[in-house]
Amino acid sequence: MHFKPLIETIKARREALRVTQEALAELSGVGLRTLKQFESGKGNPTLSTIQKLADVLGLEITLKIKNTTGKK
Amino acid sequence: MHFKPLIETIKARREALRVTQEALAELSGVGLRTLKQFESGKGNPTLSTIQKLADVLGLEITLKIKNTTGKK
DNA sequence: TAATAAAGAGCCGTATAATGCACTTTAAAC
DNA sequence: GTTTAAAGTGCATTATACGGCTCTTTATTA
Repeated sequence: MHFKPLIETIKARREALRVTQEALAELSGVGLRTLKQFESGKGNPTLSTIQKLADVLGLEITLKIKNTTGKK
Repeated sequence: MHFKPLIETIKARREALRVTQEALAELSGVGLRTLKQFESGKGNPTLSTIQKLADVLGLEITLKIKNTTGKK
């Protein structure tokens, strides 16, 4: 299972803020190795990992009702 | 770390659809034990677990920019 | 009260996420 | 080309999520 949209949102946000993986890892308390894996699309992170990253990046995780009208 | 909003969204959505934990577990491919733990606020689910549940419930995981204006 | 259904919890083996460390690759600056 | 910073990867260890099984708790309904 892969999570491209999520990953790309995080990565794009980090880059927009001009933060390195190393800095984000430190700020968020997530291990650098874990962040690297996540951003390179490997693995299956836990919610707390995502949450920590999102927090520092000023993002929040939400669940919205999927629009099924005319979905593929 | 706890994830009340996420949990409650999932739970509320499941109940709105009148699906039991058992049925949702089957439909989503998530173990019943895992779902029970998640809904009762224990543990730290992986992204794939959340994704599977969200899929079946017609929800999608998104990251939105937090509104910091006048935040607590 | 008894029966039933749904949810919660303990035990526990297996799979894998999280992490550190060292090394490699990429890309930009000079 | 060389230097340097950032990103990606292999390996190994530890922590923990996943999931089945069983039992308990909590409604609900007859």
